[in-house]
Amino acid sequence: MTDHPLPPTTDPLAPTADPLTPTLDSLPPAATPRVSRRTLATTVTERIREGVHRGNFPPGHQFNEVELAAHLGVSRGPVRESLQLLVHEGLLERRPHRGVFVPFLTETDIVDIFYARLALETAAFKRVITSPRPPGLIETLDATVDAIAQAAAQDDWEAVGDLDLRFHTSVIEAAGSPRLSRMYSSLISETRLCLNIMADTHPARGDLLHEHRELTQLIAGDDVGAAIKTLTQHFDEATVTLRRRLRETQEQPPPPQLPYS
Amino acid sequence: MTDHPLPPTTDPLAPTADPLTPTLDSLPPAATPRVSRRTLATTVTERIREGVHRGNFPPGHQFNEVELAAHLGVSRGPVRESLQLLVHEGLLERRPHRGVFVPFLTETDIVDIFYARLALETAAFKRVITSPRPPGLIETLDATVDAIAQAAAQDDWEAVGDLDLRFHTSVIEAAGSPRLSRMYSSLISETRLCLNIMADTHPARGDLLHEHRELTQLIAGDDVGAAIKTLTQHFDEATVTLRRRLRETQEQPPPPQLPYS
DNA sequence: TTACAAAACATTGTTTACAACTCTCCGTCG
DNA sequence: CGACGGAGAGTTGTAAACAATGTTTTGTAA
Repeated sequence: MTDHPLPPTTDPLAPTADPLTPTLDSLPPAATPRVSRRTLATTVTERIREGVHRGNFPPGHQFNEVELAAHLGVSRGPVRESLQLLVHEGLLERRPHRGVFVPFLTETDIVDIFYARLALETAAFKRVITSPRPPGLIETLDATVDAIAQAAAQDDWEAVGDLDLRFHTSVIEAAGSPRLSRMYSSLISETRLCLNIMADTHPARGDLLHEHRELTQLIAGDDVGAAIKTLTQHFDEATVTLRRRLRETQEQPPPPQLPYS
Repeated sequence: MTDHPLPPTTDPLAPTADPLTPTLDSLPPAATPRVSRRTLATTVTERIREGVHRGNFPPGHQFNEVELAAHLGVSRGPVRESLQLLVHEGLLERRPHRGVFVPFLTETDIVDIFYARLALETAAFKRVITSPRPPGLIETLDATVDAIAQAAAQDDWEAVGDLDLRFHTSVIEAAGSPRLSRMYSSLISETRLCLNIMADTHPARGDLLHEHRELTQLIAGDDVGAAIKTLTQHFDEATVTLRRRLRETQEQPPPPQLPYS
């Protein structure tokens, strides 16, 4: 089933070098006695989600439960829970009695994802602009835009993508609605999936920087209509770009499947 | 733990009298060989969700996994999966290593639920009005409003509530966005929870009927601004009513816990 | 009587084993 | 040669046992 067409380079499920999140590899000894509010399934979920976000698993890839469990050093129970969560989140796709797969995103999906994001962000924009803004929001957005400029100057398009998503997430969070945030995080997850489907290098649009600066100014202002109009255009252009990117990508054969460790 | 202050009246997890959904009670024999795309967890999820929607479990109620499993005639596996799904859906609340509970909804929650619903419906209204409407939409909405009138005339407020939710769900579906629909269904779930928290009888607002007629006409028209304005007022009034209702309800002692079968 | 502590209990989290389903491969029949 | 059918392997779905955590109770001492 899983032949190894590529030399095993890196572990697609390797956690980020974040000392705060205990690695699963160091689990067999009681490595997580700290605030045991963390459950195995939680950690596994983050590992898998991270891996998918990084694009380590191509569209159509099937997650084998026993394989995953063995690789992560846990049993199938937590793995199943994690997969179910990610499915419900929309990041993965389940076919009953068949398995869990990385979905093939279509142009329709891309349009829908950005349509749904626009729906939520429009509401957030409206509330953030008309209500007293949470302190520090504008500064946070400005800082993010600066970071985008810096990353773009270094041709680090992966960072640009992350910062782009962070910008929009900040606005959503500023709306102060737990449910809006919850729903948006799912959409962000799917957006990352979108970005990964594209070519390995994502030469982002050049005007992306300018657009975010403009959005920040509009959020700092009080013209809701103008802000939403610009936001809509911003999403329209992103959608167009992604659709073209997807079409270009699909014209080339899909990359071979990445094996575990 | 679970004493029985009330005589066991009806099974809080009893399925609706729908012959299409096979009951779990008839499971031990192979009662579901039909299109086995249904998994046990799916059925269990629907059963529990139905029970919570009907208000069979008071706020704060803890779902005991073994008890549930025994009552439904399945093992803890599917039950755990179901509970996790409902938690992720927002209908239930999980406290790690403690259990899954029916949440206590606060005024803040009510406001947030309707804020999020408004966000999604605003987008749906915009699209439905400005794009070619799916055929039969207006007729469906009209029929639903008629049904509301009929149910209200019979003082069947539970039906009124259901039809109200169906009306709004129809509009969302008409937008044709899988993700909008997915997110909205969670919010509808939580809205039902809201309604159940209220007194047993829900004497709905009298102008609810008129408002839905007006909304239908606006959807049939082409004035997006007017439609959204009316929609916003509709939600504002619903929120105010529910908040008052909640406050009234909380002034009285909560009803005793309902036992199983 | 009250406050603290330890042990017993109850419940969830995890692992392991078993059953059912789906897909693939191969043989046979038309 | 192609199509149908069945056996086999592999995977997911389910069940039951084990471990760990949280809660309650009970006893003791201040």
